[in-house]
Amino acid sequence: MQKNTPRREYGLSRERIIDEAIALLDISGESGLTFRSLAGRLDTGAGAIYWHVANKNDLMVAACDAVLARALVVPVADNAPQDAIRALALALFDAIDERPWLGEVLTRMPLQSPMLRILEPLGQQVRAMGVAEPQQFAVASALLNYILGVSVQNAANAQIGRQLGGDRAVLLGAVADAWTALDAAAYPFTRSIAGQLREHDDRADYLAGINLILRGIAP
Amino acid sequence: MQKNTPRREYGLSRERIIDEAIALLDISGESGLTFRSLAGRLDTGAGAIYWHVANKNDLMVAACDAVLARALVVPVADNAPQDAIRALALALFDAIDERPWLGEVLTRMPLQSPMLRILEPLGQQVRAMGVAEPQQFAVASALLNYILGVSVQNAANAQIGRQLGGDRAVLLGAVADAWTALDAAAYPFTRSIAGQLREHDDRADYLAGINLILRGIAP
DNA sequence: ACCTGAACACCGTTCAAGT
DNA sequence: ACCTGAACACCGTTCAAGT
Repeated sequence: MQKNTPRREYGLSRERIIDEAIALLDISGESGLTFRSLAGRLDTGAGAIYWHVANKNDLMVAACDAVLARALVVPVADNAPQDAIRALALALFDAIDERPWLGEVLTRMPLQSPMLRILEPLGQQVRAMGVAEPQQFAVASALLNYILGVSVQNAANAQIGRQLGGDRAVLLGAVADAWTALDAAAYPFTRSIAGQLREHDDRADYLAGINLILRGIAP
Repeated sequence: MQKNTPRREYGLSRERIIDEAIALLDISGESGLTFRSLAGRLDTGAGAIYWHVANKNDLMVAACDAVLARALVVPVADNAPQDAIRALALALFDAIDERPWLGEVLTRMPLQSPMLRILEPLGQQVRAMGVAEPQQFAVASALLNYILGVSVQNAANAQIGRQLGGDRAVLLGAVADAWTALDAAAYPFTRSIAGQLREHDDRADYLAGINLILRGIAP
């Protein structure tokens, strides 16, 4: 007969907290993750979480890190470095497409652990491309910055898409209509590409940008 | 003898609200702008602000828009389009360097008014470079995404820099030290460029990235 | 038409008290 | 060592009531 029957099937742990946090983020985005809602899912009090996690920022970083660790297991193989970079970039694109909160949070993060999960493999391939040592940092961070920029934009669009009811085509259509209604003298370019916006493919344009940079590195 | 002496020298107006909001953001960042602190500066009640502004998001968008309108008055002249793009990109870099909250907020913004202040002139120059019509959207947004990515990263660094006491060299040194302490097997690249991080010039690397993309557009 | 300020429904975080 | 849950010091937003 046990004396110390645990109150729950599994005791509270950092891992369980992070997993439930990710689940909550997936369900209702960043605003849906609160210590109260999280405590509810974990069947405990809000304060208990602080025993395993320093604060909300710590929790967000850990959640990003856990998700990225799983998402970025790309078979690097021994293809051309350019192909490896493309594969890596697309893996991140898809991960953020699936979890918009990831894009939103990544951008607020400094060059800490989760960011290094992207920078490191990117840099290894930049080196493999034969970029000279002194330029390796600038080139790798140019790639990282482009990737982050798209992530952000993607996450923001997904956010609005959700507010508008979810249909991506409806969202793009609405933006394109707004662009068409702009003042012709002040916004000639934006007006002229409203049509391209309506038909464009996020993922393809993203890859086109990557290729632009790759061509700039090794013309 | 006036019957309606205004209670304040200037009545509340959208412009005055936005100006004070910007002042508050400059002083203490995004977390420093609250309806209560803003009402205090405007010598009114928190609820009064809602007569002129829909909500906090509306206020943030308006603040970004006002700041960008002033910051992006770049003499486009009739130089080479590449030069105009570089000038524009640097103007934005400096604006965000001066006001880190701008970078933070811009990233959450969809393709609305403030973003178009950047996309439009960028696109005009892309067109001037002779990029074919069907690719103009992809090319212009590649530039925009890169610029946003850097902004974000810059804003995040500034944020941490402020927490650490302000000295940029100290911050970079701390990050570089952390990189050097990483596991050699898992992070060979990051370790090897820790030195470059310590000495690098944000603005120069940013420009290097722009040049990479420009070279990719027109080799 | 515009402003007031109390009230509402939340937050993250802390901490004495329990087991 | 770990958990509880009330309490603290905030938020954005609303709204009856005033002028």
